[in-house]
Amino acid sequence: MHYWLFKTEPQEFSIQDLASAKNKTTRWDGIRNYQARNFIRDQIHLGDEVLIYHSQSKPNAIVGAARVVAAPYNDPAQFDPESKYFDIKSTPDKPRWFCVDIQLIKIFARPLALETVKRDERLEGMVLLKQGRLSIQPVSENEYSLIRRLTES
DNA sequence: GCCAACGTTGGC
DNA sequence: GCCAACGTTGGC
Repeated sequence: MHYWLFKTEPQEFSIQDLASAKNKTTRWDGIRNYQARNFIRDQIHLGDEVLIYHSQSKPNAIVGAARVVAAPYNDPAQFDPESKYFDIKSTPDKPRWFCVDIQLIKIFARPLALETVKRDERLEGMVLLKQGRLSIQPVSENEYSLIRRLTES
């Protein structure tokens, strides 16, 4: 079992949107960064758990948890000329981009603000604080279990 | 809205 | 293969 953090701008897609989606499940597509792509393609597995993070938000915060419910597969948007995620250099034979499906586990009673993460020395190793722009990132088991405890009501 | 950080593109 | 120019992300 591995743990992850996925970023989203709530203006685009929020955890509330995930909560109201069919089966509380959504395709996490549109990832167009190679480092994030490699995590999806090579390391994310069915059943892994994911922290959902709201960026460009007030406050920026870890707002909930989800579970990977579909193993990595080709992101269909890369083949769709109508999509803003269309990639003309990607072919079904040699797909560039991958996605997974995730299902909401819960919206946290007490979201964990970025500011709070920064102040907690137990979380100082988080990738979130080191690679600000990475939208799919690994979370250690210790970090994950601590965050789950801190966000309980 | 600004800007630092960093990823991508393309000329050479 | 290098690197300058440019584009994007995301905190503030």
